[in-house]
Amino acid sequence: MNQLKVYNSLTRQKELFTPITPGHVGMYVCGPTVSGESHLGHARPYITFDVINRYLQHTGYKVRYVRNITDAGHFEEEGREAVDKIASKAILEKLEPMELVQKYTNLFHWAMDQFNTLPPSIEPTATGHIVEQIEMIKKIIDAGYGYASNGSVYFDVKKYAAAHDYGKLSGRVIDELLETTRELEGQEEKKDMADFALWKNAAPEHIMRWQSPWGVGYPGWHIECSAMATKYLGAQFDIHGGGMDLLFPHHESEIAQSTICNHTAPVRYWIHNNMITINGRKMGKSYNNVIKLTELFSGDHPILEKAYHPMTVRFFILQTHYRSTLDFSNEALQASEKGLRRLWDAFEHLGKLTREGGAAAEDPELDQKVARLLKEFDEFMDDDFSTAKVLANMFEIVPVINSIKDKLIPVTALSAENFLFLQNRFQTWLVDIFGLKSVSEADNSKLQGVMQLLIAIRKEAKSRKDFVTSDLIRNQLANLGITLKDEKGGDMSWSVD
RNA sequence: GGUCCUGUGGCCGAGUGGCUAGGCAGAGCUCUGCAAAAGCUCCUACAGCGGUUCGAAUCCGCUCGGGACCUCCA
Repeated sequence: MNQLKVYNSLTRQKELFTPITPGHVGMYVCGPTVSGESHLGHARPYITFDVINRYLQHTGYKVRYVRNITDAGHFEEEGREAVDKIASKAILEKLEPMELVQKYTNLFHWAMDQFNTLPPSIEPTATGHIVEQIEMIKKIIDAGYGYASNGSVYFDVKKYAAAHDYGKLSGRVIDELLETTRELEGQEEKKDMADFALWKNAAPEHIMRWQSPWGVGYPGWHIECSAMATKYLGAQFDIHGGGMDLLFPHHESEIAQSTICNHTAPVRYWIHNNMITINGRKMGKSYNNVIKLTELFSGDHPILEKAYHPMTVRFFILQTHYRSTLDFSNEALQASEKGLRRLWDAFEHLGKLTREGGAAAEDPELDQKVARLLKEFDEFMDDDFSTAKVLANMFEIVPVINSIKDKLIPVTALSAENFLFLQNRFQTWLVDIFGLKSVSEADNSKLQGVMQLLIAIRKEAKSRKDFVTSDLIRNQLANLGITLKDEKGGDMSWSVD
């Protein structure tokens, strides 16, 4: 049946996707750290994997989609001291750590809703799985790959690398890793520079803290994903996703931990999305070039020329392959905005069209072309999720739809079967798979009633060639941000800007 | 410094060795009371230099430019 091929970061090539359990897919995606607001860069993985999730479901898989919330503090170097990201922010904002985490979790969920992403099947939190993480660390110690040191626990990378391929995923060379010199807090506790923390001893002022066999502390930053993925998806599961910047050390470490614990490589297919850049540079806190999602939607940011609708952003992301970098600019976003509008208008017109007459295609050549363009959707998507190519095909069909609408070509140019296929495909792909929705706020029933009334008055005025009145209505509406368009054949359509 | 990725027309971006996506912007025309849409047409690019090949944007090498990771990071 389907021949889905995905690019596997682990093997660096496209592979035929075959799930462990036929008909079912287990997918884990690294979720947000809720110590602050999400920015445009964060939107990419969640939209990318939302479409992957939707497509897998569309092709008949039952998907268990797990996306975590990282709400336990990890390390961040701020100034000289290594401080807990969440704890320090909490002091600044005078909020309880969990209050802060709740606030940003809510904000994240709000943004995901704006983007029309489907919620994951399970959204586990790190703080809710401290016990599982401790158990996993114990297992790693028992297996001889973890050691306690001064209340912290580290993973013995050198020992692991002796018998396993540490660095396979990220292309890292272990010997080079071992000689990396870096002045990081806690480094003297490690046997080796390359070792990473499984558990960290908490200083007295550290607010987020839990009791453990090694003293009071908090989990290291790779263990949560290993623990939660194992718990909800099993020792080995199908897909693990996330940003390319997580390849090393996060995902590499995840593999090491899980492999020791579960005696198997945890993931069959590693899928990584590329970064969103701004002026050619990755958007990230350390580069000081982030545009928060709230700013993006409101336009309230110095480099934004205007506000951008969440659907514009979603469409912008889908117009590029997920493994390519995507450069942000006002020009690019505005191009997407206009493109989406044109595509969506055509889609809405298409939904209102009906086909009568003989079932055969009166323009076989066009009919075949459209059929071909439509059939290619699956082909493109099965080729490592080429959403951009599907959209390109849709745009090739747009003039056909508009021409039918404007009666430049008869609806019977296409066969009855193909016309129905066209309608179904656009609905399924645009709405169900790409998760796009109308950007119009015109779904207020009272407004619709008022508009029907104004349109009736304007039609009447036009029929009397009373252009003063008809122009008045249209111009005043334009001032209010409502565009009224005269369609061919005397009808009028309207949209809210 | 190490590992890896990348360089496409005014801008954004697809591109599996041959048949040269798509969007946005721009130009012209058509439709139209006007406007806006829409339709048609035009603008044919692959950083540079070599090489492989009947044929390269696509493969190889070198040069130059950009980026990611090596540290928290989507």
